[in-house]
Amino acid sequence: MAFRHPDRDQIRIEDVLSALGNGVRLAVVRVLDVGGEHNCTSVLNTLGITAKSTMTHHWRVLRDSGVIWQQPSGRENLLVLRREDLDARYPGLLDAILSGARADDALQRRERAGSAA
Amino acid sequence: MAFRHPDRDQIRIEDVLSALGNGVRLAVVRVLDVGGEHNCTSVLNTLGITAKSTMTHHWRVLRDSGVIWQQPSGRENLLVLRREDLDARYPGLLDAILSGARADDALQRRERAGSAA
DNA sequence: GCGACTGTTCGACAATCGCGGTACAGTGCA
DNA sequence: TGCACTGTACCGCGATTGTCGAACAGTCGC
Repeated sequence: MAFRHPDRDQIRIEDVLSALGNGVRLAVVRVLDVGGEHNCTSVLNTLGITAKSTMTHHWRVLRDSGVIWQQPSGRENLLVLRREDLDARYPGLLDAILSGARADDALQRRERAGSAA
Repeated sequence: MAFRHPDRDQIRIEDVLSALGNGVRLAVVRVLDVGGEHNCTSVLNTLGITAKSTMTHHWRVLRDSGVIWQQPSGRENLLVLRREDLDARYPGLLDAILSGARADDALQRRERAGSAA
């Protein structure tokens, strides 16, 4: 299919932030960050939910904002985090976001455990 | 008036990112980051545009997401960036975003200068 | 108290978002 | 060649967003 991706220089932090300011898409990036090969359904299954057409929408947002590469390969679409480009344009941003997301998770788990006790 | 602000522990990175994933609000944060006292109209004037009611909406988003404090003082509303809280919860995030925004600006200026030449 | 000033609230509006269903297109395999 | 599989395209839906104008509320200074 060959998708249009923004060049590294065309990435705008505003777009990156609004792309990642969504739980589903942030979760996608966290999945992609751990590495390994991912196609759309594998991520979809990892996240547990959502229809294919919904994810197609999220892929587009992540792609257009320059957060991921989406490369057709056979009948699949390989998904890759554009870490190099993002790190080059915004040093430390991705790491801060990802570890922030992990911190939120940990805090929320502690809260749930606390309120359950 | 006394606004409801989230505690430091109630801040969610998802909310912060979507709050900052908007040009106007990102610009507000950049203005607040340089320091000094700011009330609503001073920021409004610095940004040049937009109606008061529009900004009231943006204040709410920034406030609810935990990015700014908004404290009534006399007939004004003092606006302060919650840098300490954000740095504590998400080390490096704010700096990465702010320098990223500056980098975008610089790059865009270079592009405009290049296309004009 | 009156007027100027600051900022909120409310209502409206178009645009976009997030989500899903259905249909379709491309690929691989038997 | 036919079928299973992967993912997109298109359409529709309700909810949210960004914007604004008008009206209101609190505060300061005269």
